[in-house]
This record gives sequence, structure tokens and C-alpha cells, in this order.
Amino acid sequence: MSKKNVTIKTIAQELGISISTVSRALKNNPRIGAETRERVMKLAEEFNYIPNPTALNLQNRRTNLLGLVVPTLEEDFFSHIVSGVERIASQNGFHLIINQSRDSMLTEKEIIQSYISSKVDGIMISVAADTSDYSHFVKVQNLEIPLVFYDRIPRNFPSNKVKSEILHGAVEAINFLFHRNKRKIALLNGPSNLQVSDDRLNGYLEAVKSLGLRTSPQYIKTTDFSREDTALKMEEFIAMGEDRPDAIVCFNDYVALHAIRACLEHSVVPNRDISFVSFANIGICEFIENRPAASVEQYPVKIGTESARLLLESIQEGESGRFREIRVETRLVIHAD
Amino acid sequence: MSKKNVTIKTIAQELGISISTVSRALKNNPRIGAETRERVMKLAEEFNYIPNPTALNLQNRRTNLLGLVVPTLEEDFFSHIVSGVERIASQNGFHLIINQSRDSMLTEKEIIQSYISSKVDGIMISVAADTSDYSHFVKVQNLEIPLVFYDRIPRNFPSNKVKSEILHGAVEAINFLFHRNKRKIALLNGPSNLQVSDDRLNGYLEAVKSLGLRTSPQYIKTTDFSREDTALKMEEFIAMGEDRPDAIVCFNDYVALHAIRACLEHSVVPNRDISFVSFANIGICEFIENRPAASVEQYPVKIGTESARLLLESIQEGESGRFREIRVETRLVIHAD
DNA sequence: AATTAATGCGCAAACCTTTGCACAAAATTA
DNA sequence: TAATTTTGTGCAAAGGTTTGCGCATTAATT
Repeated sequence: MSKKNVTIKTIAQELGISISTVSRALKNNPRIGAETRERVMKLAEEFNYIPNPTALNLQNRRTNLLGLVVPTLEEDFFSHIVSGVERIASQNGFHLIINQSRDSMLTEKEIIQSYISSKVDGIMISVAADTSDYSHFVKVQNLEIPLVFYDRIPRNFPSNKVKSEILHGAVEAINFLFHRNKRKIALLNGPSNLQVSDDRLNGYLEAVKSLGLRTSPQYIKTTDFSREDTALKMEEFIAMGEDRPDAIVCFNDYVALHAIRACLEHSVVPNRDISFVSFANIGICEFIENRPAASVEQYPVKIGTESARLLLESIQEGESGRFREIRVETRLVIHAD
Repeated sequence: MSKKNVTIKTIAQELGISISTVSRALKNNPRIGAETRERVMKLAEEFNYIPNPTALNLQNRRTNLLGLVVPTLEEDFFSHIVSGVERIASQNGFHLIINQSRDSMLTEKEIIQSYISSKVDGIMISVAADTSDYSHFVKVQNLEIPLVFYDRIPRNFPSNKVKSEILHGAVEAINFLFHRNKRKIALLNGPSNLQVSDDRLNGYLEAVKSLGLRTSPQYIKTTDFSREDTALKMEEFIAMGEDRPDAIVCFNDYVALHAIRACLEHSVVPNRDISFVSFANIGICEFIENRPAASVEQYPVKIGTESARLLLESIQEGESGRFREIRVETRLVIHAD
């Protein structure tokens, strides 16, 4: 049935015609006679002919490959993004190749270099936490390889971007707290080198200001996401006595869960003594007793689909130079009543 | 700096030498004079020359691509497997392309076909829940494309396989229940068309038998994983009166969580009236109050790394025909005391 | 009947690289 | 000095496909 390596040459020889005729016949080129076309088609079917994609790639100078760099696959948020990207990529006949930077700039650079070498048709990336130097991104742009940043976006770097309406989410979250009579609202943010932290901070400041609440540098802390560091910062909050915050906006649900646990260990009742709101809205919260009172849903799958769509557009338009920036909606999901 | 499309031809023309000389110079072929080599190297550097991978692939008839089919990326278990695969693939210079079957055999077949067309060097797959016909796998094997099944493995299909020691885990879990004086142990399994369900069932039967416990068909139910179906089956268990099980082994943590919630809604106290154990041991359980008393950790990242390693071996050996089967350890993690 | 148009097909270049073989010039040996 | 080896380079094929151009043959037009 299926011979080892069937090429158009095989078919041409078998039929005693030239390979160009075979090629055209297979593509329904009108210049080929009906009878010849028939014979070619039939034999191709019979031999189970598959055009060699590598040869095609060589021809059209495209690989049909999309590169996706993700800090980690072991976090719900990112793997959901990947899911969205995969859907759009495969719908459009692209293959998706995935790599984890594991939050290392060095690894990130290596991945980007390998994508360049492989001549991928486009790249999507959420930058590593420690990425400080953008030379690898400049290189990509110089080579005119379409590039989309999603979620974790480098500061002051012109490019295509897809990001959450974090600021809006932050404002909504704080309004929620305000309406529950919380007035001493603090922020437990992520590392300050992440732009996504900036957004939360800005949203916090904006909301606090517009609501006429008072804040102070003591009310704004950052955590490196670890359980230990988060607990440490919570202890500082708890120890503030009179000024102790009555609500805390956390970087994400995991931070909130760690913070809540720290409360429990210090006999502070979460969502009574101190209310918690956070970002990401991981589905599993549904089963958790001591969870944040509300969480900002970020629709990660949509972040993925939008990124992929933007990249595909960019590829189609041949990098016209105009960068686009897409904001994915957020919505406050209320857990406790 | 970096010209548009630098090939060895560009360099050859610039230097007024032939492309073959350039090619050899770049590869330190001893037949090329030192001076010529120098000049070539220098210009290649200057022009930022990158060998075209597609042309190379065309030459060596390899693509450096590994295909990975996963039922979904939106489940922790699978995204952790992907993480493991990614690590090994990139360590070995392979690109990993990923697709979700979304538990549809049709989609699965399309993916496999696209992998064949793309001439990937190897394929890893966890089959869709509704996959009943294996013709697409036969096709892959006929084309001598190395193939590894992981986790969800088709029944009676000779191939490379990587699976969890589910049976061992099941036995361990039931022993755990036995030592806590549970004697009426039931099984809330996954759909019976999944082999991973078979394994749980066999482990259950084996353990129950060796412990001299009694069971009955009523003690063995299956769920389609949905909240509704799981709640329904739990209600049946709860309604059994005298015979109501005092412990239930659940297919995975999500099933257990749904089951536990059903208990709560019927004033049955989980892990007192009915104990729960399950599989997967998702990390988030740490934060959950009403969780299974114990869960069988399956080390999904390791399932991924082992699958990738096995596939790479298979590729190296050129599909010698001998299939290997790898078992990944499991370990019962106890949550409640 | 003679010119033009349409039809059917093949040649060869292009995409980029590697590599066996051949050829010339230089260096070595007899 | 003549014959042989070494050294440095180029030609061309191979890997698989597409496509512009050209060459026949046949059909249509005047």
C-alpha cells in the first residue's frame, strides 16, 4: 500500500511523464489534460502520496510554525493561555511549538535563538520574571519575525501586546471592598520588576484616590510568591495594630491563599477581620473554604486566543510596522456573600 | 548588520568563491585552506549567517519535531506532563509541537494526520476518551514513525507505553482505608472505556480480595467526571442505608471533591461518615478543608519526562521493533490524620 | 490554405545545503 | 627533471516541490 518514500518523482517515473506535469496535475492546473490528471490523481491516491512539507517550506520560505514561550506550564493561568493559543493555531493550520523559560532570562534567550534558527513564522512570549535586557527581542524584530507579548509585557518596548484589563479589575475589586465598608485597604503585590505588578499598583492607587481612602507606603508590600515571603509580609500587616488593614488586594489567588493561611495561624479571621480579594480566579477556589471573598477573572484562554489571532494577523500583513495592543476584559467574581 | 536573507550563496558571491567552499569552510573541513576559512568565517559572522534549517531538514530527512497529543491542557495533570516532556525535548534539541484532542477521536485523527504530513520525528499521545478505532495508530506504525502512548493507553495495542503504577496506588489507598477500620469500601471510577479506569478497578478488586473485604456490583460505580453525574452516583451511595459504604476510592481528586460536596449537601460528614481517597494529588488540596483523606500522587512531570526519553530512544534506535513499557511510581500522600 | 489561438506537456531554475568526484596547482619524492 | 602526492577549490547531484518559459501538436479563425 503505502510505499516508503513516495514523491512526485516516483509518480512521474511510474507514469512516464515529467515531474512538473505531476505537480500541476495534483494542483488541478488547467493546462493539464483531463486524462493525464486522472491518471496522476489515481496513482497518487494509490501510492498514498503526501507532499513533503519540508520541501514546501523551502519553497515558500514559511515553516507553518508558531513559537510560544511561557514562563511555566505548571501554573493553571499559563496552561490555560496555551490552550487558547493551541485552538487558534490549529484552526489556522499552524503548528504550535512550546517552550518554558522557567523564569530565566538566559533560557528565554536560548529559546528565542532556537526559534530564529528554526525560522518560525511568529513568536508569542510572556517574559521571564528576571528579564531585564531586551536585545533578543530587538533581534527578532530586526529579522522582521512577527512578535506578540502577552500578559507579562516588557516596559517601554514597542510591539504587539495582549494584556488583561488589570487596572480595571483592580478598581472593581477595591470598589467591592469599599461597598463592604472596608476603608483600610492594602496591597500585597508581586515583584516590582513585573509590569503586571505595576498595573495592579496603578489600579490600587487610582481606586484608593478616587474613593478618598488613605493609604501609605506601609500598605503596599510585595511578595516573591513563596509561601514564606507571603507569610512574612502578612505578619507585618497583622502586627500594625491600630493601622492594621481591614482588606488586602493580593497579586493572585495563590498569594491570597497563602496570606489567608497566615491569618489563620495568627487567629485573624479572613474575610471578617481582614477581607481578601485577588486576581486570576482559579476554578478550584470553588472547593476552598477560606478563599478570597472575590477574585478578578482574567479569562486566560481568551488571552491565548487573542494573542494567537493578533500574531496571525501580523504574519498575514507582513509586519507592516504598526503595532497593536489588545486588552482582554476582566470581571470580578464574588465568592463570599 | 543582519541582512535580509543571508545564505552561503551570499557569502560565496561576496568572496568570489564557490558555495561548496563556503559550506566546507563553515564546517571546518580540513581540505579548505586556513586563509579561506578565515575569510569565510569572518564574513559569516559579519553577515549574521544562520544555516537554513529547512534546507537541512530536507537533506537529512529529519524535522527535529516531536508531536504531543494531549486530551486537554486545561487540567493540571496533563499540563504537568507537558512540562516534563518539554524539558526533555528541549534538552535534546527537539522542538515540541502540541495539540489538544479535546477528547474527540475525530480531532485526534486529524492531529495524527497532520503530524504525518509534517513528518514529525516521533509522536506521544494520550488517547481521547472516545477513541475506539486504532487505524490512525496503525498508520503511524506502518510509516515507522516512533510512537509512545502515555497515561491513557489503548487496550491490546502493541506499542511503547508509559503508565502510572495505578494498580499499586489503588492497593495502597485501600490498605490505608483498611487500617483506619473501613470495611465497606466502594469505588467511584471513571468511564469504563478508559484503560486507566480498568487499572483502578483491578487494583480495587485485588486489594478488596486480599483483605477479605466484601464488595458488590453496587459498590462499583462510574462517573463521566461531571459535577452532576458525580453527585448522582454519590446520592445512590448515600441512599444505600445499612450497606452504605464507609469509604470511597475516587477516580481523581476532582471527582472526590465533587463527591465530598455531594456529601455535605446531604449532611454526611466526609472522612468521618464516609472516607475518601483518590488519585492525582493536585497540589491545591493543601488549601482545601474538605478534601480526600489521602491521594495517590502520580508524578505527572515524571510521566512526561519518561515518555520523552522513551520516544527519543525509539528515534535513535530507528524503531527496532521492540516495544518498551515503563511504569512510573505512585505514592499515597496522606492529607488528614 | 495559411495564419493564429489554444492545448498539453517538459526543461530548468529557484528555494538552501551537503558531499562525492574531479581538476588544477603546488609541494614532495624518486 | 619527471612522476607522485598533497592541498585547495569547483562542479554537479541530491533532497522535493513549484513555476515561468518554451516547444510542439491540434483546433479554430479568416
